[in-house]
Amino acid sequence: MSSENIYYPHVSVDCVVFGFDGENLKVLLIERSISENNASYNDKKLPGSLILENEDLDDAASRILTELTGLKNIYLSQYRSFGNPDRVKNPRDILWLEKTLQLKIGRIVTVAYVALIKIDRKIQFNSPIAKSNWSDIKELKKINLAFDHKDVILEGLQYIRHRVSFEPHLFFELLPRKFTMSQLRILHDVINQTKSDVRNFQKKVAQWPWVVALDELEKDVPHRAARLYKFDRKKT
Amino acid sequence: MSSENIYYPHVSVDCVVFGFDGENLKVLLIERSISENNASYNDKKLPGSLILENEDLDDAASRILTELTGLKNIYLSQYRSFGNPDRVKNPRDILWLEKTLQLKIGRIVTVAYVALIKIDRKIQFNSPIAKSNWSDIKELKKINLAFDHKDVILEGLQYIRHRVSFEPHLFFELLPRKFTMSQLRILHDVINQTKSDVRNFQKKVAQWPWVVALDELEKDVPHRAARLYKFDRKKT
DNA sequence: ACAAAAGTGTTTGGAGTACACCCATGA
DNA sequence: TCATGGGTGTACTCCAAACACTTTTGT
Repeated sequence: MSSENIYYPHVSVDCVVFGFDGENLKVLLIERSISENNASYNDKKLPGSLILENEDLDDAASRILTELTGLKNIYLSQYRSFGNPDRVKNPRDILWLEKTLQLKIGRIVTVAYVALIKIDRKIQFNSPIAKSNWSDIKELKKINLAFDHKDVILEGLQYIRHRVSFEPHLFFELLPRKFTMSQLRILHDVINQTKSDVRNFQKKVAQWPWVVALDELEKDVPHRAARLYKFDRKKT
Repeated sequence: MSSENIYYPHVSVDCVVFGFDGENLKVLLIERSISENNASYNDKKLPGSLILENEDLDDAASRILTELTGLKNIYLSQYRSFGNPDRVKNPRDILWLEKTLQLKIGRIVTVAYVALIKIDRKIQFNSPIAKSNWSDIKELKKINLAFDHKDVILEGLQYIRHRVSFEPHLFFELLPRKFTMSQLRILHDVINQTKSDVRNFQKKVAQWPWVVALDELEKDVPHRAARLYKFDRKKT
């Protein structure tokens, strides 16, 4: 196992981690600082890493998320690789890579994953690895992103939108363990960029056997409390 | 441009090329011979290649297909990367790689593409690069395939099945320029593993604006000649 | 009492499915 | 004239979409 922790410096994995705060879709991004000519820049990047010499791609994606957030068992799906030879051409990115990795870097092909996280899980935002935080996807155009990470995020967003349309149980990867029908509906509408009719939505969900009503209501809301539901994975 | 033709020996592209002969789905495979201990083995592999130092992934896929078949403008879609560290572990595969490439090879991550070809295009089956031919996908289990190429093909098949379900105009990448309704129906059924009702199928297709009836009939058939149709890409 | 969100049914149109017979052509 | 596939219509079911009022609860 001597090669276990040596990087394979040609292929990386990047993770587009989505979360849902009850109103909007969020992406987990890492703060990056670069000092250059006595000045210092701040921007953001996706959680990612070179793969290890002896590591499968899916394993690299899990490792990255565990190291960063402290969490395990995160939903992950590979959706695309990015290998434009110019994606690692910005001098600022090259400088940052070589400082961080202590390696001379040429080209890097990256394999992109989408991850879905229940936003109420206790994420360690200041991991030994990096400082991370949630950004609203509606703010994306205002954020400075490293490499081609803006494209990577936009494609990841398209991918997950497409994915939920035929695997609607993926919504539950983004919701708390117990949720109300309107949380589910708002999430559905945020992802599909629609505005569903409340009654029609209830009817649709009633046909999903994996959504189970609980004998329990919301608490501490300044209006009529909504019934809570849970997700039953066995019925998918 | 001095690095134009140098391989980047860490990442490859493989193409799963599908064709339709009127009855079955076919995959284009390359004949491979390996001599080992004075014996010689024959098996098959996917068209593929290491990417060049300065080449984008999509460009590598196009290059591979053009070099092999002599054709340009082939429908291509990236669907997945395979990076299991053990995918290049079979000694026969390693031997073949090192002989063919004259390079010491370690790990290779491959990016897989699906390609769709009109089977009546004039393919050069004996290119300078390799000898290729069509194999029926129903025969797959009987074929010896290099590396993890059997998995790559099976996933490509799943991918394209999924893809046509929401982009049915992809069928036309597999049909001749003029085709009959039953050719289209049989292709549809072969891909979806269904058996459509003729009348219902006609009704469905009638709703696709991109299928245009021609004032022309089939020729040289031993029964009533069917009407021909064409595909109008502008109406997709 | 009022503000805020929860909860609940009916109607209509379009799409998919099941199903059977006559037609045109070449051998 | 026969064998082979081509071409066509109707009835039923199911799903999606449009649409408005009453209920519960906290302030």
